[in-house]
Amino acid sequence: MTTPAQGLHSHVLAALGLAITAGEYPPGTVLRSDELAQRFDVSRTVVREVVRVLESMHLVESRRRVGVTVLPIAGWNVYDPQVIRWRLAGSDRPRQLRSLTVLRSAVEPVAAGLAAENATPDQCRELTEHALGMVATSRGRRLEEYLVHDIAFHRVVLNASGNEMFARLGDVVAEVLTGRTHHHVMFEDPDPAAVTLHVQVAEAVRERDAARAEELTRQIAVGALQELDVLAP
Amino acid sequence: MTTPAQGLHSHVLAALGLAITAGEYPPGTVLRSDELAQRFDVSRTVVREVVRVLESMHLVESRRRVGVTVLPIAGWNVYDPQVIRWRLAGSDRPRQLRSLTVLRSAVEPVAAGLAAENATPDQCRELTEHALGMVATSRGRRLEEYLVHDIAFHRVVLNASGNEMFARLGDVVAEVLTGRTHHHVMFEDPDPAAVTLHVQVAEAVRERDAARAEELTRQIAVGALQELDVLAP
DNA sequence: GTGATGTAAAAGTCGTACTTTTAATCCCGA
DNA sequence: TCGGGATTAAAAGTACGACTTTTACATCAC
Repeated sequence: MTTPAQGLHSHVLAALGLAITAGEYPPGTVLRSDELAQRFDVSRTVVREVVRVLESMHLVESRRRVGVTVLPIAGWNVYDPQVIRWRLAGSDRPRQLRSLTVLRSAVEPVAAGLAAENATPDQCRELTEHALGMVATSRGRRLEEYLVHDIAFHRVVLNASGNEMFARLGDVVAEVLTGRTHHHVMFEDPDPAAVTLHVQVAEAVRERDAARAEELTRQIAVGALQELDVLAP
Repeated sequence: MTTPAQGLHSHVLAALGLAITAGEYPPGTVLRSDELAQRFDVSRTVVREVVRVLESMHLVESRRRVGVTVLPIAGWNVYDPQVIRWRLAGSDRPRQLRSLTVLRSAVEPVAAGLAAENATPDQCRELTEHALGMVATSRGRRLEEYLVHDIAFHRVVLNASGNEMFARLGDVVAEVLTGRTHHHVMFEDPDPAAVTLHVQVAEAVRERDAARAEELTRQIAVGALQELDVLAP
């Protein structure tokens, strides 16, 4: 689940990225690169590469004669899967989970509608398979197996939409679903209504009924949001 | 509009990023870092930092004994504003513009609905101001002035939604609107219907009518997509 | 043909020396 | 006392060269 982290670079990047996104260094904090080099026991070269990456995510800004300044959250590249993973691992997981779920509730219904128009027969088949997989694993504390099908289902929908921006949200959805399963922001067994809805979405897509696919997916999203309201503080 | 590009790093990054996103190096192409250093007349240090950033965008992958391999488009961080700008500047602008507009059509209506619930009085005022600004500049080839209000309007809506994921799409929307204006994927004067709709959205938000704000914004989105269908090849 | 072994090519890492920018200080005159 | 221009030094930016590590590929033995 975590990054392979082979190589000094990955290690330092993960450490710093996590620390910053966790709010360990509040915006405005300045870090000096050779101080960082010393702290992580790596050369300045490695630190510089890490800083450059963090800079491209707008987590920090490096200025001469000043140092590496942590930037305000408002500018962060919150769509970067790496950043998402760090934030979900950190302290503000609840907030993060909510805002991502709201994003899902906007995107996925439209994606499902498009999927109904564009899905290949193969994708329809996969969809049905995973929906049935969800049914099969929806009872008896089999959340891990259920999760696999759930993720796959939504990924296929997003891919089948034919829109690359939607398709790229597959990873985000995967992170959200994994996050809420592993942190018990979910009922012990999946909501049966949600399971049924997934099966119906697969049906609607297969029958090329875009409006129905969209509406059903919207209901799934509403349900997910409500579940979050109930279970998240 | 373009990056400040001070420093060797930014220069090389822009050059390479543009070239790759433009498809100048098809996926699978391998580049050697010291070859790049020579080509751009910079040290390997600088090239390495650039490669690390491109790697974090999943545009390339660097492997020992192999080199820097260009990755398939499917994995690119297409939500990175930097990547978006490069792609909009490159050859597949039409495709890019379309997929981003579809994304907008999914997100903005929901954002507008939330804005109606969460907008501060200040944001309501700004919204009205920009809507009126759009009316005032909607006739007589004043597209540049219109564009400023249009961008500001949508940015306020996204910010007022109170969802950080939506808020961060402000830059994306700005790029899309700028792109379509500057590349004539738009009527010579803005569609009067669209202008009216913006005024009505401002109204709906002011009156806390979420459903109406959402529906009106959906109509704006539909209009934008149709305009794209008509004017893009 | 298959599997072990060797080799070299490329990135990864490090240390150091130097350059450039620029925040902060100092100094001087009004 | 205050303001502004010159000075200083701190930090990042850049370059280079040496060394390490991984690993694709070729070679060889069986």
